Formats: sequence, structure tokens, C-alpha cells
Amino acid sequence: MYRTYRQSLFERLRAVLLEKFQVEIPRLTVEEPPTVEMGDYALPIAFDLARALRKAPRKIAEEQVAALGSVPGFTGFEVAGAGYINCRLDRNMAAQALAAQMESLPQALEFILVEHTSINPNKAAHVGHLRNSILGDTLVRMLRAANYQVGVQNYIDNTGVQVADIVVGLKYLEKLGRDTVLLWKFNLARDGQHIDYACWDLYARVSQWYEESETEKEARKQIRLDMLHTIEQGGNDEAELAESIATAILHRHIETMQRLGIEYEFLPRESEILHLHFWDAAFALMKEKGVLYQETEGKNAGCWVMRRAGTAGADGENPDEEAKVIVRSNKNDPEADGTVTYVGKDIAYHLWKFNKLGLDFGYKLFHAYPNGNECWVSTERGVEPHPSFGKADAIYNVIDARQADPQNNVIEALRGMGFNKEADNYHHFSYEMVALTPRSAMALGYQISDEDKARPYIEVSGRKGFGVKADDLIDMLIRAAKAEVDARHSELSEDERQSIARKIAVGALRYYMLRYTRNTVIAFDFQDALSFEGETGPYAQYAVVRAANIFRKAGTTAEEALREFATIDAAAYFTGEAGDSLWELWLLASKSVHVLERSIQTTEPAYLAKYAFQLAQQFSNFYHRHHILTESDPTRKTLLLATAAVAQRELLRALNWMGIEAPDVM
RNA sequence: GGGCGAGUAGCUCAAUCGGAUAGAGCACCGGCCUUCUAAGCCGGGGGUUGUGGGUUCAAUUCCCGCCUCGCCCA
Repeated sequence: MYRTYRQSLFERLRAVLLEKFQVEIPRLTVEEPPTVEMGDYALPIAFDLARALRKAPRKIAEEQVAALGSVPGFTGFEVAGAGYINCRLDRNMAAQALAAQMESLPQALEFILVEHTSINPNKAAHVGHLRNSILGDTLVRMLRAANYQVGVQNYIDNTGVQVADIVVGLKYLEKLGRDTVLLWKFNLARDGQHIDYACWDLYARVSQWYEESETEKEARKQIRLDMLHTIEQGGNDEAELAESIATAILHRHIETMQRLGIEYEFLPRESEILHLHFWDAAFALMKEKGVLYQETEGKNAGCWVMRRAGTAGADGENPDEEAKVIVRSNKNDPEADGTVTYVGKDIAYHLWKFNKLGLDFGYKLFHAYPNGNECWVSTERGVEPHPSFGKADAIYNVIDARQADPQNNVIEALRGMGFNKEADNYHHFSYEMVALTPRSAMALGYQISDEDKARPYIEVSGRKGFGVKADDLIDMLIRAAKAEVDARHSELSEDERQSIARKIAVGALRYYMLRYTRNTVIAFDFQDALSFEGETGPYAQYAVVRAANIFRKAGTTAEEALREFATIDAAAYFTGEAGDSLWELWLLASKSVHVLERSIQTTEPAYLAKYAFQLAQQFSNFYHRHHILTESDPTRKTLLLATAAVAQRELLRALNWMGIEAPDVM
């Protein structure tokens, strides 16, 4: 509603400016007046034109108001302040329009591929991964709400150094082989332990083992490198072990994320990128397009390198020392000679995403969700038929800010190959890391140096086993929510209370991760994350529940309240101070799709989170101000019920776009 | 050394493409449960937006210098 009227206002003003002032404006700034009494939209256009037209802004604004005349849906325009044009909607008409139908965005044609989560399958997921997955899943939901076709995938680096570290740990620390590992897994299951948790500790121990002995350091580093190469090569016991561990941990990650309502459609794995020779095809293509060249001099002599984004490149005389190495050269270590870097493999993978590689994965089913959705995984020889993945028009890679450099290298490679459209539609959806407050780190039992205690946050580290595991946090949240529900709703069954607690926990966690803008480092704090008051998910859920209580006690439904509203004329109730405050809630409720659109344009889910909170806040205010059930004026009662219905409907939509469900009671 | 990001109330964060009186939450103080649920509402104190210049009708926002912190690359 808000978006639709905004659009028509823009069109009208553009036409008027062209006709009466001979000015063409590509974009129009539409703001909001400071208070709702002043109007619903504010146009600062007169300020922009003051210089060109050599007139005072107020004077221009007055002429424009005269030129605008009457616009459907608007009751008037007035000049305010130094030269703003404030626009007033016909409140009654707008409210009827909003009550009658939900606003939506036009059908989009693009197929958008979102990649998120991408956790190394060698340890349990932690809070940092949760931020990634929740941001990514919310982006997926927002794009789908905006009528895009969206694919979701989770990239699995199953042959990387982190998985190799676990295999080193099993072999050299736990002294396990291919067969005895099965027993180890069995014992874990018997003791009620999860493999991702066990590997969390093992990973920390291996990382320590590499460093702890000065005399063994070099030898152990070599063991690590050899293990990596053995696994990459495949067809041996170590690779089989790596595959078995990585797959088991991957299943755990899928389960963890499923608890938060996060699903994937496809899991492309690095092992297939290697074994299906994606790199060879990419290598040939890159050489053909002249993106890669073999350096003959300097420190990178013998390597295949690529000009780095933002640098001058080779000048014809000296080697480009800033160039990014894609294929390593190592005369001292023939094993390492010809090794493709991570960025190299990533380029091949992204050529596949845009259907530029001429190769495809094999596919097999990996996981079936309870709702019937399926998650597929890459494999060398897959099954037929299988769903189609890749062939994206645009992609969003949800990857933390520290990886901006490699991401830009991939984009630069695409551009260098002439895939400009693809490079333009490649979005690194970047976000800052989740760290721990010193207080939370100490609560977890870690020893903190005095220096670290003075910092606002401490970076988590998988190597040190320092961090908050995702499942632990979810368990804590559910316990905390359950205690509240138990205290309030003893009349409900255990199952019902558990289900409500789960929704509250998910709401709290998802909101917590979304409320911060992307480039803010989250200093994770248990006290904040476990809070259900103030600016939190449960606060917004509570507003929905309160609205539901009204309908239940009134013996009606939100839908019925909205149908009833169509039969009354509420114009008289939208005037005066009381009318302003009521209208303010309708106006805010009408902005949901506008906020959705803006959140997508700026790739900033935090706007949506902020909006949901504000809408809940306005509703709570309304709830206290008007006692609906005891309202004696029937027309007014109908209006108030419709107000609650519209606020609840739009709040539910906004929460749904963030993957937050509201319980029936709480 | 180069690149990116950040610095706003006691704390954690917002502030749309440069717009009207810089806003929320937490914490603190004071009110409100016989009413549709107090996971709530109302009120209060709290700010030289790191710092020095510049641009302009208007700067937290843009430009330049400096300081501090974080990350990435070499």
C-alpha cells in the first residue's frame, strides 16, 4: 500500500517537473515527515532545484504544490519547513485498501542462487556460523517473498586442510585406522556424544599438537601437508576416512540448522570439483581468455598467476609481484608442484554457477526434510532424474568480511574472461564476525588475559576450541524459554509447552543475529542473547499473541475483522490526536513490502528486523491505549479490531520473512 | 607498506541518496496488574556524533589531514 502510493506519487511528480519546470529527475528522494500529523511522505525536491532555478526553496515548493493539483489517494500537499513538500494520504481510503488486500511485489524473472553456511565439515557449528546461516536463510526468504526464483546451496570443503587435520588427529593422536574408526564412531553414539562435538575437541588438540614440540614441528607440518595431498588425490584409506567423517559431521550441521528452520537444496562438495575435473576445464578456459599467464621471473617464477583487482598488473619489464597465484610452482617439492590454490578452485566453481564451465556435477539425494523438501549432494556418478542446480542469473555468497579479497579475485577472474554480466551479478554478501565478550568467555570457563579483558570482544577460534557451539546455545535458549512458558502456562501439555519454547528460542536467536547491521562485529553476550525483553524476537512474537487473544476472546478472527471493516466508514475516527495515533499504526503496517524491497536493495536484513520491532512496539502501545473488548461504539470497535488485524497480519509477514514463527500462546 | 571496515548516551546498537528536534534497547530512577497476558505500557535523567579543517541552504552522513581499534593482503 505504502509502496504503491509512493510509486504513483513519484510518477506524478516526475511528470509535473518535466512539464512545468523542464527538469528531468532519474531518482526522487522520498522521505518521511518527522511526525504523522505533518503528513505521510516528504519531498525535499525543492532544495535540489533551488540552485538550478535560482529561486528560494520555499517558493519552488509552493509552485510545485500548485502544479501537482490533486492526486488520487492524496488529500493534499503543503509546504513545510524550509521547503519540504509534505503529502497527506486519504487515511480512510488507504486503510480500506490495506485491509482489503496484502501488497506484493511484481513477479521477477531472475533465478538467484544463494550460498550460505559453508562450514568446514570437521567440527561443530558455532555462533559465527549461526550468523552466516541466519543471514543467508533470511535473504532466501526475502527474495522468495519478493517473487524471485531462488536456489539455496551450502558449499562443502570436504577435502580441505581442516578435514585433513581431523584425519591426522585420528591417525596420530587417537591411533585409529580405517576400521577402528568405525568402533570409535560407535562408542561415541553409545555414550550419547555427537561426532561434531568430539571433533571440535580433537581439532583443538591437533592444532596444539602441530605447535607444541619445537623438534617435531617441521615433521608434523609435513604430515599435515601429506595428508592434505593424499585426501585430495582420493582412492585411498585416508580419503575414505575423511569422506566418512566429513559426511557424518555434515549430517550434524544439517540437523543443527534444521532446528532453526534452515534448509538447503544442494550441497556442492570440493571433492567433486576435483574429481570431475572442473579445474582442468576452468584452467583451459582461463588460459584461452588470457586471464592466467605463467610468470617467468621473481618470487612467483613458474607459477600461473592472475592480476589482482585494483592493481596495475605487469608493466612489461618487471614481474607483477602483487599478482595472485592460482597454480603453485615448487621445484623443491614436486608433490606440491602444480597445486591449485583455493581461489583457483573457487573460480571453476563459480563458472559452473553461471553455467560457463560446460560441466556438471553428478547428483544424489542426501537428506529428506520432514516437510517433504529434499537436499541433494554432489557425487561423481549421480542418479537420474535429478533437480537442476546452477545456471544462475545472479548469485549471493554469504561469506564473512575477512574473505573479501579472495571473493574479489573470483569476480575479477570472471570479468577478465569477459563475463561482465556475471561479474556484475556476483554479490559477496559480506558480514562481520561474531566474537565473544570477555564476560561470556569467562562464563564458558576460558582463561582470559588482562589485555583481553579490557577489549570489547575476543575473536573466537576453532583451532583453540574457543567459542560457543550452536547446539549448546539453542539448548540454552530452549531451556530458558521453557522455564518461562512452564511458569505461565501450567494448563498446557508438556509437548505444547516444549513446542512454544522452541519457537521462542528460535525467534530470540534469529532476531539477535539479524538486528545488527552486517558490518557490525557482534560481541556475543549470553545475557543479551538469552534476553526475551526489549528489542528481541519474543517481544515481537508477544505482540502477535496478544492480537490473537483479542480475536479469540471477541469470538472472531483477523480475517473476519477485516471483512467487517469494509462495511464501515471510519473516516471520522482518523482525525484529531487520537486519529493520528491510530493512523500511525496503519501507516507503519502498510510499509512492510516497502521495507522488504529496501532490505533486498541494500542487502540489509537488519532493516526488516528493526521494522518488525517498531511495528510490535506500536501495536503494544495501541494495545494499552485502547481496550477493544469493552468498546461500546460498534463502529469504533470494528475499526479497532481491524487495526489489530492489519498490524498482526503485517507483523506476521515480516517475522515470516525472517524465519520467525509466532506461537499461539506464550 | 598497501587495501577494507569501524569510532554516536554509562553499555549494546540505529539513523534511507546529505534533510526538519541524532533515535531505540539494556542499565538506572518514578508510576501502572480487579480490564484483551506486566515477555507489557507511561514518565525521567543522560550527546561537543574520536579529532582538526573543507564543501553547502543543510554534514553522524561527502572530501582532506591526524588519532585509536579490528580485519585482509604482502
